[in-house]
Amino acid sequence: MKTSPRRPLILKRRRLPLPIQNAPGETSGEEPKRPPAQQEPGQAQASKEAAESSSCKFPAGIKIINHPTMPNTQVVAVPNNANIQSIITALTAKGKESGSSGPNKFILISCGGAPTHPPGPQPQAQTSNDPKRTEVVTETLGPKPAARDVNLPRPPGALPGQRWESCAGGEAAGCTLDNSLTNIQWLGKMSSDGLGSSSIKQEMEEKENRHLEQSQVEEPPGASTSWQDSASERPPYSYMAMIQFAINSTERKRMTLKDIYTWIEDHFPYFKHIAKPGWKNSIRHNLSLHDMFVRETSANGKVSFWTIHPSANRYLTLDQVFKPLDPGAPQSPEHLESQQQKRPNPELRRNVTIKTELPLGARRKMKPLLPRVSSYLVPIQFPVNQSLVLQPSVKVPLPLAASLMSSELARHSKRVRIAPKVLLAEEGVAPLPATGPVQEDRLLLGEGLSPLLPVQSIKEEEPQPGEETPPLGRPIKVESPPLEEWPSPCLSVKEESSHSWEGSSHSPTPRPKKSYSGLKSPARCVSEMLVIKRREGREMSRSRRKQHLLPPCLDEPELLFSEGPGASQRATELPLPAESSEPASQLGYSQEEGGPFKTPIKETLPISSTPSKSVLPVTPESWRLTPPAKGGGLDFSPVQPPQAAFGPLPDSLGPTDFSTTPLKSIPLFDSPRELLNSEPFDLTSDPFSTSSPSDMEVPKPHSPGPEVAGLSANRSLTEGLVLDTMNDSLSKILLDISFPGLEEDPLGPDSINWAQFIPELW
DNA sequence: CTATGTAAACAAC
DNA sequence: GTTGTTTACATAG
Repeated sequence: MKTSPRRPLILKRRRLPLPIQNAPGETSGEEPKRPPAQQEPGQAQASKEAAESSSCKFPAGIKIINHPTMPNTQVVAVPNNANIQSIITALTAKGKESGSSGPNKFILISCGGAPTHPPGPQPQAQTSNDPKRTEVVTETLGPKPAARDVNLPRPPGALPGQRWESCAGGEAAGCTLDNSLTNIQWLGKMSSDGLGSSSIKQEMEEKENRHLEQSQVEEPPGASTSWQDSASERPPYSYMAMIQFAINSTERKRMTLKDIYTWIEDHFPYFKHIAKPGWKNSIRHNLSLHDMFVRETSANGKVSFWTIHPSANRYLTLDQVFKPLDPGAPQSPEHLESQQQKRPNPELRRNVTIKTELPLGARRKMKPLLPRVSSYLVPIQFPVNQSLVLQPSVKVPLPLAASLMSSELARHSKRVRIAPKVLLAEEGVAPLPATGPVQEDRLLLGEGLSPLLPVQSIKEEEPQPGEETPPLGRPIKVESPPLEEWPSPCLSVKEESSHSWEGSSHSPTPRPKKSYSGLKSPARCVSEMLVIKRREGREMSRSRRKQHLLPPCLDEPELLFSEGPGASQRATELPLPAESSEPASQLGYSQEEGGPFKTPIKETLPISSTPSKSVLPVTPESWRLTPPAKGGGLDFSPVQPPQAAFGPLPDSLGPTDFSTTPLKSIPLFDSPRELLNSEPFDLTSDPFSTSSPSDMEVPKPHSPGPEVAGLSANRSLTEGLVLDTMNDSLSKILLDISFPGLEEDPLGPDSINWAQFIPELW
């Protein structure tokens, strides 16, 4: 396939059996393999040692055996009640034992109970079969789509041996694991999203915090360096993403154009040395084009700062997307994602020597942004089992997370649902309630902005803009057209034009801008005013005008989860009125960096010729408007019943969607969680503790009961985790997912009936 | 079609 | 010259 740099490969991680009903056979046939029976352990090629180890048992009742079909992969049967640490310990030991050459991937599967231990209460009866099936999810971050398929099986193209095995080499499937998705952290996030795993989240938070800190510093050491090392290849990030990284690297979350240039040059040598001078033009173009970038002018008007619209800011930082160099180190969660980059210029590349092929290791230090979060979320939907997972409870640690998942999710939604892509249309909602053109916009500017953001602001204290409080304070002018809703609480508007972006009619002429002045509040005072300008009016006629923020949901399906208590977390502070702000809507974006905003609203505009944007009332802010979600979202019933789960989805999504984004369907996280839950986490530092297991389990209120039950039943992990032990850490874990609930194919194409292979285990 | 990237025309400083 | 806006066009998906 093509590698599309842009697309988040990740999504592809695995082919889901689900939606698709593919032939029961295999998904793609990639591997004809699996008739369970057949495969014999023979393959063990990889693991010779493994062989010996093959059935090793570890104290906790953990058994490790060679994967029947996958090289370098061992299957770890974990008793339901196994302690995570013990699992880790065992795996670590194993990994070390084997050495680098040894198996580096493990698939964890839960077993009813280790022999040693009494079988789990719930044998999980999921479907009729074994509960146990596991599948592995592979992810593909890399440039290559590689693993498209799936699971572990080697990438189609790939030779069995190579890529596949070593991470180093392959990114393809397995290796990529290292990268982001596989991390535990990542999982955690996910969980947080829907699931609400607490423990993990916490870690994440911690990390995030780190990031934040670093970011403030400005350069994440690792990141920059690593990147540089890699050479001056063109970064896999879009200008929009880089701008965000730059801006978010500052405490205030604002940066002058020049500083943006500088930051980019400093962090991506490509632009300093190789890129054509036109890149700066592109930066400017992006700043002007995307609504998420808001220009603020200091009171005195002398300095213009570019900021990221709070509701759109996911607080992405470069380090978040970097792959950690050292294994051990925890990586930052990067899940964010979006898309990224694009095509390298052919031309440009010339210089780059490296580019061609570096050892993999060397190369990819930078991770492309992941696909949107939402997509990740999607998977969660699953039915039942998962449901459990869902507890949002957790706090969202990261800003990121927050951002991503966001906000919205957290907010209200209680159930998970995937929203179909919505079109802007919704916006119909009016932008502002107030509408008054005037008021609507009030914002707080400057740092103040952020406050509104539901999630973010809340969560962390950190860097958020809000915090910065300091200077800004006061009056700010903003000119902004479109965004109606900014978060800000109180603002006074100054507007000149008065009408809101929309409203105004926009004269044909140029755009009216509004300026708002916000008072900042409290603290400081007035010192600065900023003016924010936005282009409001313009719509885009044909061309692209500024891209407005879209409602979150739009693109991708999102999940909304129910929140349970968890939700509260963020909420803690904020109850977020759901509606009022409609927070939900806002946050959702996950698109790439910009997530939400990318596209403008073009559509409707009838108009056009001129810039006047406003033509349609609706349009402008689509993003901000809340999405239907709300309403729609509301609709969600709790989680769908397991089986049902998919059912609904499709509708909303439409088959297509699935196809496009494969991942979605996957239920990833459940299992891990469960694993975790089963025992006290060792892992977790305590913080996690917060999330009590209980939370996790607790179904969300809304959710219908059934699911829950189901979940619990399954709890046994049905899922497997794949660990890459290359590092000692568990950093990479993939879950596998089986969907017990699904009737469809009992055994997914991918799925393997472990019992067959490894009878001993069970 | 959309998202991006690039180039360029223009305007305001 | 710098900074911002907008158009236009090209390309990949």
